[in-house]
Amino acid sequence: MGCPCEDLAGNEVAVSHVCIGHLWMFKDLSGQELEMLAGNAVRRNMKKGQFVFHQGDDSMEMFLLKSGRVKLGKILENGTEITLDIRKSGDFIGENMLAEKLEYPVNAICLEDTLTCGFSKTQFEEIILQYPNIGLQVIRNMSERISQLTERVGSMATSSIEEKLYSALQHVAAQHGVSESNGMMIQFPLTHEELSFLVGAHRVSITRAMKYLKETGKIRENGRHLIVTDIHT
Amino acid sequence: MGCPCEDLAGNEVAVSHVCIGHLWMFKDLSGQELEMLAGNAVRRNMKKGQFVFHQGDDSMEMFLLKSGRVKLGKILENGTEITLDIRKSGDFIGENMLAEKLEYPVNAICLEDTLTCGFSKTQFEEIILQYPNIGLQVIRNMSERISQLTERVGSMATSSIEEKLYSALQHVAAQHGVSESNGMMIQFPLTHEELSFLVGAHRVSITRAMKYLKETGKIRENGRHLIVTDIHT
DNA sequence: CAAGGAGTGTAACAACTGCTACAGTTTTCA
DNA sequence: TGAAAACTGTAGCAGTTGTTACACTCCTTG
Repeated sequence: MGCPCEDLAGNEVAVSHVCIGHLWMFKDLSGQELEMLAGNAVRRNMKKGQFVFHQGDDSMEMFLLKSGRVKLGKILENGTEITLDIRKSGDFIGENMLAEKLEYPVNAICLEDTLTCGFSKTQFEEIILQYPNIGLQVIRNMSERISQLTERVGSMATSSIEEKLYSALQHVAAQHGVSESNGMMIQFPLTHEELSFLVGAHRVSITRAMKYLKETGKIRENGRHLIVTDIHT
Repeated sequence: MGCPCEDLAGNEVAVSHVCIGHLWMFKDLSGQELEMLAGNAVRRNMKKGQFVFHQGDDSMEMFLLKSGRVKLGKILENGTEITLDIRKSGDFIGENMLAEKLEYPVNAICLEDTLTCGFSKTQFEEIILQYPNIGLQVIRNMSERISQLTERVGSMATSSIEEKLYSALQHVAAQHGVSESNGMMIQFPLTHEELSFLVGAHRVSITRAMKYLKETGKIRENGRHLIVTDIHT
């Protein structure tokens, strides 16, 4: 009711409970601006395991995530895979389309059923030229992401695996966690193998590091969920 | 003549040969838009070794570099320092001001005499609201930077120091190099210690890795300058 | 319920990197 | 020019991580 998504999504697509108006990124926009965004989006409903796009595909479209989680991963030259980020509703993916690059530099795979809104480059540029406030929001969002990535590069340069792992967990918890007594809980299970992709270390080394982090009290386990302590975000 | 910088810089500041109209980032802007940018900037002339801002300072201002090179570095919790990026004329620094963050997350130190144009947050936001095309350019620029950082995170996750170093050198060469026979030449000398900050490895390990890269022909030396071969940028 | 698969924990060894020390070279600056 | 400082190259040892192998638990599925 009142949410443009419900009108536009149609019957064939399950209506998400999150609409553009609710996404944090657009919380400062006016009704007119929201309609502009919603009217232009091409909605797609994707199942868990589906690719939003593949590394190397022509980047014709960028996507706003309305619900779900999408993993951005990269296949390196030597064949190993690394997880670069996990994005959630309200985030963009494929934003590199706006630069000169012609190809997506990463894989985007859905970790859950996911609803996306797609924009073409020209569509998006026209929206921004007409509604500069949207551009400003996008700039703020990208600025935030640059800070995070910068932080990540710093953490990757630290020597020990324990610190790298802890930084990565803090990052995930800050983005996807919910407050718990004495820390943030990560809602979805993360296997040691997934973490090894995130940190760029061997699976066994993750097990070692996890043991250390548990012993020193930096993380706790609650059933299958991790709780990261001392989060200041 | 005709360059707004010459009129505006005044006598007390040495006039740069590069003006906003020449910076690649703004090459698509109209004369009116350029004037808007130039008229708002607060110019500063900085000497080699001076800090544009310190890590932890309140971020009140973002800077457009008109000339010179600025190194962005970070002091990590364990006290070690890492070089995150080297930026040149046409790039922004301090752009995290646009997000909610209150402090600069990094140090910015001039590697050469540098001319900066400073903007306050409100100044910049007003410019973008009034001239959406500038916002679009900024988005493209930031998008490019996100791609680079993403690439960098990937390279940091690779196992061997040789690969990390080679990636870092390719990155520097792509940004700051000039075409040479069979590669890109990096114009300024990079000591092994500086490279160790860039890669997050020990100085001696850099020496080892450099020896390997030279032997396998991935880099060459021309006097004090490095030539990185096989650059596709 | 049983069987298979996925995930976790542990150990031993190999490989790599960090660290320290020192010698040789180049650059800087008085 | 000459001395000091900065930089590069090499070596050996210690510590960390990668690698492989295997046992164990937990979950899924027929």
